[in-house]
Order: sequence, then C-alpha cells, then structure tokens
Amino acid sequence: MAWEPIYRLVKKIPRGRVTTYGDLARVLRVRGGARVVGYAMAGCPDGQGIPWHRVVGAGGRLIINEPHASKQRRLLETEGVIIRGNRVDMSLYFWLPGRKGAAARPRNRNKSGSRD
DNA sequence: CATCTGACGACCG
DNA sequence: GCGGTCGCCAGAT
Repeated sequence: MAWEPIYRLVKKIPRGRVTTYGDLARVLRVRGGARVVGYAMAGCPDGQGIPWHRVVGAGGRLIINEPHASKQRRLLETEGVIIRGNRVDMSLYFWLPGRKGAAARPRNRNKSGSRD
C-alpha cells in the first residue's frame, strides 16, 4: 500500500503536538478511515524518523496496547506533553495537519499566557 | 473463498 | 465516564 502520504504527514507533526488517526484519515481521504490509518501506523517502518507516538485516538486518548503504549507515553512526556490518565489535553496539543504547516489549535480557548 | 484480528470511531445504556 | 456493539477496511490464515 501507499502509506507514504500518511508517513510524510506524520513526520510533519510538530514536536510536542499530537493529532488523531481519524483526522489523518480525513485529511488524506483514506478509504478505510481511521482504522486503516491505524493499520498503516502499526506497520510504519522503524528508523525513518516517523513520530508515530504523536498520533493518538479520538479525543486525545491513548488507545494503543502494550508494549507500545508505555513507549508512546514516555516519548510524548519527553516532548513536554502532559498525559493525564490515558489521554492528553487536545485543547493544548491537538495539531491539524495539512495547510502549509499553518493551522494548529482549533479549540485553544485559553486567555491566559499560553506557552507555544 | 470464509473468518478473524487490529495502534479506530461513533453510539448507546 | 466506562464498557459493549457495530461499521469500517486491509492483511493473515
């Protein structure tokens, strides 16, 4: 399969940010939707700088099973992403792919100083 | 060709 | 908020 577009987009996810399988599927118009994107990520080649850990489930939930779950969690925390329970705060870290690298926190509603 | 499984997501109780 | 069901599609057996 040609998952290249998916991998390429995942590589564009900024450090300390996350996106979801569903959004990737929608932006890339993947036939099978989120499910297939997940399948693609599961088989993503290693050692190619693909930040697969920045891809989470809908709502910022970490749905991956062990042993990758721990790894993803550790990697995200390393990038400064606060993980609470089994999910991350989408209002702070969600990143929408595509569009010239612009676009970012569509739901960021904080009025205090945000750290970008 | 029939089934099962999986790094998903929306719904429902 | 949690757990179960169903729909989705691509491999594996």
